Amino acid sequence: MAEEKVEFLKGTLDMLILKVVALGPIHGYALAQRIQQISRDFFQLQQGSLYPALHRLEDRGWLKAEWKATETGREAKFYALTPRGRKQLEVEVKSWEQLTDAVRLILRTAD
Amino acid sequence: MAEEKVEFLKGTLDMLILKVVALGPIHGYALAQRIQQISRDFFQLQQGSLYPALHRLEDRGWLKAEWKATETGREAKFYALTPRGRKQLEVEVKSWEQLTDAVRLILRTAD
DNA sequence: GCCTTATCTGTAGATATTCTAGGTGTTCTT
DNA sequence: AAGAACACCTAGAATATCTACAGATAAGGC
Repeated sequence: MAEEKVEFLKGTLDMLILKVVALGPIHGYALAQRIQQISRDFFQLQQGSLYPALHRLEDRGWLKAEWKATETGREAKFYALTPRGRKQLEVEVKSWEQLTDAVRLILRTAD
Repeated sequence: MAEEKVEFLKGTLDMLILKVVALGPIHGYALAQRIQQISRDFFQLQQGSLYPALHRLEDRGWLKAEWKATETGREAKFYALTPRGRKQLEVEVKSWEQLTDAVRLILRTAD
């Protein structure tokens, strides 16, 4: 009956991925760990959310993928930001800020 | 082809409704206007989002509805917050703050 | 009196995102 | 030899939101 379905991401996933990839090319598995680490364990990204999101962003031309070897010598798919991806990141950050500003206005109404 | 689908609410709608209803019983139509007004026109709540949301919140026992007359003498369905709804509002505000804190951590990473 | 706008409620169907729950294979550690 | 960690993936369900309708009443302009 678990009504306890927590939805963490609230549509922020694309922006978060773009932001972290913007720090430098990274593969999916490491990306998920990085997001978890930076957010102090708040975001625990599921693979069923992660990989479809990466493919989505690639399809839209915001990320570019390339198979390369990791430091430990394994093959992994590294994602890098495209120029369009960088613009998209800006757009998403801006609209996220507008959203949080608007929410703040509502939450702060004393009456 | 319009890729320009804007999704404003990002899962905040329930919280916003609970918050505004907490200011005092209000009917749906006025609620939508109030949210738009307080948010300085950022949120322009569609009826197809509004009414299903109200029914959802009522089903979950967070709102209680009652038909009453408006100031202008028309019948409208006024929603009021239940005690459980008040608790839920607190929960949602808290988790919203956690979310925005976590997002902030990601967005602020210089490297 | 008529017409348009504003008020007030609602539903159906499409779309998009995220989660659960699986699956595959490789390398490292014990 | 076994299990954990690494690294990728998909299918299907659940949920939220939007578009696009539909209907009814009241108010205001002409």
